[in-house]
Amino acid sequence: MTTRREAKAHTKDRLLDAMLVILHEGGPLALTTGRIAERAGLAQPTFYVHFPDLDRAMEMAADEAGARMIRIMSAQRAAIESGPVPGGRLRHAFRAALEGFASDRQTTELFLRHRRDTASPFAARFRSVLATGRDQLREMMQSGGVTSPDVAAALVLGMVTASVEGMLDGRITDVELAVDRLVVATRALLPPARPRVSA
Amino acid sequence: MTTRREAKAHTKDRLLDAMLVILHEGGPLALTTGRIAERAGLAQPTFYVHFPDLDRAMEMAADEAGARMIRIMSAQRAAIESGPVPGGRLRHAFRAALEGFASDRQTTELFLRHRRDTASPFAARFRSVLATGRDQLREMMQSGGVTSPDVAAALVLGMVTASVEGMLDGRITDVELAVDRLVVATRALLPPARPRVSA
DNA sequence: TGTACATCAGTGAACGCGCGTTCACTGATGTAC
DNA sequence: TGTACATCAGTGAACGCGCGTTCACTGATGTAC
Repeated sequence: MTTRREAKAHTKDRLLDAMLVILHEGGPLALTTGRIAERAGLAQPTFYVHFPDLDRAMEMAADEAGARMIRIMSAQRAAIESGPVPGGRLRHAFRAALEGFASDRQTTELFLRHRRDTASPFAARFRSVLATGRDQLREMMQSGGVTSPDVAAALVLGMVTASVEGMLDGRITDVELAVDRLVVATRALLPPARPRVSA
Repeated sequence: MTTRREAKAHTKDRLLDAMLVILHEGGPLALTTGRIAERAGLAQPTFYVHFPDLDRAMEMAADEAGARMIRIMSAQRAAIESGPVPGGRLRHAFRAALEGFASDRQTTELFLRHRRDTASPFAARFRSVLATGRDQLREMMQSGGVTSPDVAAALVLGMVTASVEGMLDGRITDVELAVDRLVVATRALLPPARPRVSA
């Protein structure tokens, strides 16, 4: 029973959590060691028991946020690739994507807000997550015979992002409707399906 | 010849400009009165000759940035609504939109970066500009007989935004191709065109 | 046009506050025997 | 199991720096006559 080590790790997690909450609630200017420690129920100098300095702590928090985004997107991939596809592959994929992002609103919001930041460790992580997603989408498009996979991937990603923003902001409430429109617009970018001839 | 008054106004403009440049280059944490004044070639206390405090100055800079965005979008509207339409109305509109955003990269980038900020005067302005654009788009869709104008407007806006991001990042270089794909995807969201019967 | 005075954009110096960081200390937890 | 010692997560107090803000001052520009 290494209680002490476990307790320390747990305290560090609380601090990292507090950083993400404060960043979410008050933006980067609100991220001070005092506020972070207070939010975690600790005295301010305790911050330095767990991190060498604020910059390094921000990097670790960014790593955590990036990991959460990757977790969301992995779950989406798993949902997309698993089993049969009621209502069509594309529809299923978009539904999984939207539900995935909606399942962790705080991380998704942080991602949407900071993906284009400059000189923030968060931007770096989010940008790379985004680039990975875009690359995967582009490859799918390319192997599906799309004429201009780069542009098509950008547009589809843009529509998904916009749908998620709409959901978070309460402008889009009917997810099925959004999925439906996503499918319609995306199909238009795909090459015409080969007719299903028998034998 | 009110030289003195003009000179003062010009100095204030230089300070506001410097704020937008620093925000663009270094993010919100880099916005200090010292850096702003230095960038404008002035001593630091001169900042307070032109603004009562930093918060108020940020609001004024946000107003300026918002005004620039509105200028960009007005130019787009003017381009869209003027005269005949070679290659189709929709195509013309998207081309005008992309070229408009590309014409002021700094303001566009600031807009893309800060539109979802919290507790920043910039976010407030950008959000309202964005909402106006979205509303106009939604109304156009609605009067065009689109089934779900809210969702459709969100998706089209998302595609345009993604295209602009792609252009700024150098991932999308062929504007005509992007316009073409935008038209294709958008048409899919519009109701089927009435056939052009003669007489 | 010239002169005496008023205005005011811009400045150097100084102040105080908040924040990051350090340090010596405490008391609870863990370890050796 | 009990005892003596070592470790270490967490803390209060203090320090220094950067930054926002203030103030008295200057010298150039504008104004009245």
